[in-house]
Amino acid sequence: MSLKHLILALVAQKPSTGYEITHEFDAVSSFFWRATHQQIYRELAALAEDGLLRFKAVEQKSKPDKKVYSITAKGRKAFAAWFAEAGSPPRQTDPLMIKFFSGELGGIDELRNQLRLARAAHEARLKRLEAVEAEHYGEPVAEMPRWKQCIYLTLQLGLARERVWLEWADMSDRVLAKGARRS
Amino acid sequence: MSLKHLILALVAQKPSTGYEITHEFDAVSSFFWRATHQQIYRELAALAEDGLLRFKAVEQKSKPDKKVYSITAKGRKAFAAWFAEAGSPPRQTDPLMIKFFSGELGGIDELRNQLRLARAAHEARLKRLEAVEAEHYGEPVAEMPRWKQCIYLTLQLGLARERVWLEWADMSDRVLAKGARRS
DNA sequence: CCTATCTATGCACCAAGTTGCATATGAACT
DNA sequence: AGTTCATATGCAACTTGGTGCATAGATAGG
Repeated sequence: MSLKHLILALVAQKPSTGYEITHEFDAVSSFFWRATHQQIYRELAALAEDGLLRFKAVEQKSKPDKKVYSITAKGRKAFAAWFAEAGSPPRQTDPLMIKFFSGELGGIDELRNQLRLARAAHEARLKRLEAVEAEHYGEPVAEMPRWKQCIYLTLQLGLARERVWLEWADMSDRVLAKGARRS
Repeated sequence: MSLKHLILALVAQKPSTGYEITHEFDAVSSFFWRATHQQIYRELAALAEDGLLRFKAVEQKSKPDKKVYSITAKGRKAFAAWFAEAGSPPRQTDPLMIKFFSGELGGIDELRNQLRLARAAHEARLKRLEAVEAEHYGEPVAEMPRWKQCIYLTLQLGLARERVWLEWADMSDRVLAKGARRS
């Protein structure tokens, strides 16, 4: 289960609160993950219960109290063990593919409409990723520190995926449009 | 929930048993979906309970009895309604990206090892998809019937994704290797 | 006053996915 | 006989993701 390990990694980099992690996810989720605050708090509690994290309660003025989590040695070990495991193939599912699979049943015109809607969403996502790249990754990769290179590479995969999706979408629309003219 | 709709689509194309659907998934999952027989039977029962499918029990000789499901008018309506809905962005998560994100913590050598393992899996998947293409989609797309074009397009996206992933993997390995030589 | 936003945390329930286990018959192989 | 595979169906428990709702204090705006 990978949310657990992403949280361990974040806390290992810097002791953090659930609130901070939630906000980090709002940024990171642009690339490669998504989690709600409910999930994050739930997981933090479980990790602390299992001894992989510990927390210190901190009182604040004019703000609610907060819990700052840090990683334990047991947590570091668990992370390293997971890191060295061979992963299993990620689940890659997209309901739009069901719509394509059942395109004749649902209707080709509606399918093309669905494709247009999805295309707009993917374009918006590509623009967001490009904005992140422009804002944070202006220097040549060879000049980036190691940690930054690694993150940069996750961004590059996100960008490449969006671009290939858009190319595929345009090709699909051409294929479907040709048939439409014929009938 | 999309498994439900994929099942509706399959049953709409041809009345089917849970066993047949499970086997269809084993093939379809190569492209774009995955489901266990437990899920499928669970969903079939729910769809029948809700009146979207009906079934006829059939006795067989030297084989267990089977249930052949077919779609009801209510099921067709539900499918059409879903088909016309704007979908939400698919969840795209890959634990390998967490490993990249936390590459310095986990170790660059191990990260490159993980990349190699993943690369082998993606290459195998690409070969499988290419074999499907060669076996079933030899003719030009313009000559395919409409239903076949739609399925062909799902395959093309699968192929394009795998290819772009492999390009990204090779680029990433080069970036990580350069740093390795430097340190 | 009310509403909205921010900081900060959390309970509860449901949905969807995963895994283990099960029944039963028949055929083929060791 | 036991094992394996195929046909065919299904229960149960747990995990992981999603959604709704909640508490509490402070600040700003209508």
